[in-house]
Amino acid sequence: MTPATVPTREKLLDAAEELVQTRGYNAFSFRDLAKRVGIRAASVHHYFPSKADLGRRLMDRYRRSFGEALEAISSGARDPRRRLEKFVGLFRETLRRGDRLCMCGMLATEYATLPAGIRTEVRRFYGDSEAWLTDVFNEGRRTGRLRFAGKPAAAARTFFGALEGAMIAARAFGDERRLASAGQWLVQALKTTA
Amino acid sequence: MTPATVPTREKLLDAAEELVQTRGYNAFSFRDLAKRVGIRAASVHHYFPSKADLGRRLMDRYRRSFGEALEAISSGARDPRRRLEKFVGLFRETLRRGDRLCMCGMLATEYATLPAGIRTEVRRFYGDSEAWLTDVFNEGRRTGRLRFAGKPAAAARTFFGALEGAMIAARAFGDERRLASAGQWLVQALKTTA
DNA sequence: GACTACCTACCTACTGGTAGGTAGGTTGTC
DNA sequence: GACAACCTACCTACCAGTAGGTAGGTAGTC
Repeated sequence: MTPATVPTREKLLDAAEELVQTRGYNAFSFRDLAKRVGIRAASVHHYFPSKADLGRRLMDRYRRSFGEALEAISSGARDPRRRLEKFVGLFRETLRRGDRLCMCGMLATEYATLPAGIRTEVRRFYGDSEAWLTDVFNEGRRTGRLRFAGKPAAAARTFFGALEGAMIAARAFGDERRLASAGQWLVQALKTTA
Repeated sequence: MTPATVPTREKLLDAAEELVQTRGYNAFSFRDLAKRVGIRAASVHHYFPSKADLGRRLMDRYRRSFGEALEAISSGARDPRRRLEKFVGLFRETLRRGDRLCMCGMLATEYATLPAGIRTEVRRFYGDSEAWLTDVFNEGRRTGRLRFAGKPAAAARTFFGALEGAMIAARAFGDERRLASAGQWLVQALKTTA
C-alpha cells in the first residue's frame, strides 16, 4: 500500500537510487537529482544535509530492502538450489529494470573515493548478503543438495562476487543473458562439484 | 631496456593508469594528473587532445600489455590448470600494487558515463580475455584436466567476471585473500565438476 | 508562533578545454 | 657559417559550465 502521493523525500531517494545504480556516486549531482524530482538543487539539502548523507541513507535503505527480498526468498523456497536461483533472479530483475547494477557493486568499485559513512554501509551490505548465502550453502551441504569444496563462507563470497562481476559485464554488452548464463553456470557447478 | 628518462607522455599514461584503476575515470582530473607528473594541466592537452582520447589510448595500452602477459603465460605454462592459476596471479598482482582494480572492471562499471571510444576499448578487453580463457577451457576439456558443464565460452565468461567481482570486494575489505580464495575456489570447481 | 517545504540568489572550488606565448632544438637553403 | 622556417614541450591566463553547499526569504499548515 504505497500512498497516492509519494513524499518528496522518497522521490529523491528513488531518483538517487537509479542514478547511483546506472551512473555511479561520482557521476551524478544534486542538480541532476533535483531536476528529476521537480525541485531545485538547493532544496535537496532540506532533506539531506550533504551528498555523503544522502549516499549513506540511500545505501542503508537499499540494504534493508534487499534484506527483505532475501527473507521473502527464504520463506518462499525451502530448497537451497531454488534459493540460489531466486537470488540470481534478484540480480537479473535489477539489470532488466533500466540497466541498473547492484548498488553495492557500483559503490564498491568507487570505494577509494567514498566518504567513510558510505564505505561502512557498503561493507555491511556485503556482510548481510554473504551471511545469507552462507546459510544457504550450509543447509545445502547438510542436506546434500549442494556439493562444493571448502568452507561455505568462501563459496558464498565467490558466488556473490561472481554475480556482481557478471552483472557489470552484462550491462557493458547490453546482454542480460550474460548474467543469466553465469548464474546458471554457478548453480550447476554447485550441484555437481565434489 | 627502458630509457633512463621516461618520456612525459609515458609518465602521463602511467599516472593516469594508476588514477583510473584506483579512483575511476570520472574521479580524476587533468589537474590531478598534471600534478603527479610535474607539469601544468593545460600541457596535458599537448599529448592528449581530450580526456576521452587519453582514456581511449590508456585502455588500448592496457589491453595490449595484458595481452602480452597472457602470451607469456601461454608460453610459460602448458597445463590448463596452471594457466588459470597464473591468470588469477595477474589479478592478485594488480591488487597488491597499490590497491588497483582491473581497469576493465573499473571502466565497465562506469560504462554508462563513458565516451564511445572508451566503451569500444572496454568491450575489446573483455573479448580478448574471454577468447584466451576459452582456449584454455577448450584445451582443458580436451585433455581432461578441466571438467565443467556447458560451453567453454560460458565458463570463460563466468570465470573472468568472478575474478573481477572478487577483486572489487577484496579491495573494499582491504583483504587480498578474498581474491586469492575466490581464485582457488573457482579453479578447484573446474577440476571436479562433472 | 512554530514548523514544513520549498524558493531565489549566491558562494567558492573545480571541471575540461582554448588562446596565445616562449624557450630551445632541428632542418634546409644560400 | 648565417639565417629563416619549423618543431617540441611546455607555460600563463582565461573561458563557460558545473560541483557541493549556504543564507535568507516565503507561502502554507498545525
